[in-house]
Amino acid sequence: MREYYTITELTREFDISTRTLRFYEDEGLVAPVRRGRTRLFRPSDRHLIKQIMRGKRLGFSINEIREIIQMYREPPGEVGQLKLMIKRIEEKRDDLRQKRRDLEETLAELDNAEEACVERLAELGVNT
Amino acid sequence: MREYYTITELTREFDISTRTLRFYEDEGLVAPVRRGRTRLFRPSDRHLIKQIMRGKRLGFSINEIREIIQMYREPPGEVGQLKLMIKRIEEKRDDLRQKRRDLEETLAELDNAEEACVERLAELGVNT
DNA sequence: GCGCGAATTGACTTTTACGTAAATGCCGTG
DNA sequence: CACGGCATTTACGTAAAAGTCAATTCGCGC
Repeated sequence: MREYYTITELTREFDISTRTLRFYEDEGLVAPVRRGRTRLFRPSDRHLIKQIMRGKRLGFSINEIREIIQMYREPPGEVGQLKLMIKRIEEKRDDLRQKRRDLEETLAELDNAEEACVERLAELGVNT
Repeated sequence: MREYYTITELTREFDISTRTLRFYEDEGLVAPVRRGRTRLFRPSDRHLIKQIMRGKRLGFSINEIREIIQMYREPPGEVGQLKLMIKRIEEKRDDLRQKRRDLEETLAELDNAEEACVERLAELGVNT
């Protein structure tokens, strides 16, 4: 496990711009350490970026991603906070389960659409 | 099956604004018929709106949704077009499969996070 | 010590997906 | 027929999430 990654290494790995990574830092999603003014990203920062990209692909906003990331952190020490966090986690899970249903339905419709295309090709005498 | 829906009926059903529905019409996603200047939405328009909302929940942009909707339509008559469409459908399906992986991973991480919270509560002597 | 490419910062711009306001049309009701 | 209430059109506004550009400024390689 590498100790540090430079900003450009990560922009290449995740195919995003330096501007984007700095934006995420401004937004408090990552907090790389500094050597002088230069950002040094630790493996934990890299893992956070992975999670951010996943959230983005799932269509979550920066704020939603921030919330999700906070859920991955150490659970709080106070009972009320803990219960609140569990509630939030379950809400987010319901959200994801809805997305999963949407996803399965969309996949099924695409399957139908493709089959219709394949049949149409067969009618036209094209061997798939 | 109702013949027509008014714009406000649909805004209530899908919890969106009239502005949004008009915007979708401008974008060519739906094409309600008119009585005078008033829009009349048919069941097929309503179904389209369902698909649009699904696409939105999955984080697709208007353009992506437009593409997906076109895939649900009658397959084209020309062989080249058909093959192209099949290619597009498979790309979109790969996209959705990536989303599904992202989704499962995120759900798993949320499960972990919740368990950590529950354990923490147990440590604090709270009976869940 | 110096040059130069890589990194940083700040300001401005762009795109997407609508929101909002103003002016006006249409239509059933009393 | 005046009125209330929903619909429409036009036009401008806006928040989120970066992109782009210009002006520095490191820092390492010699």
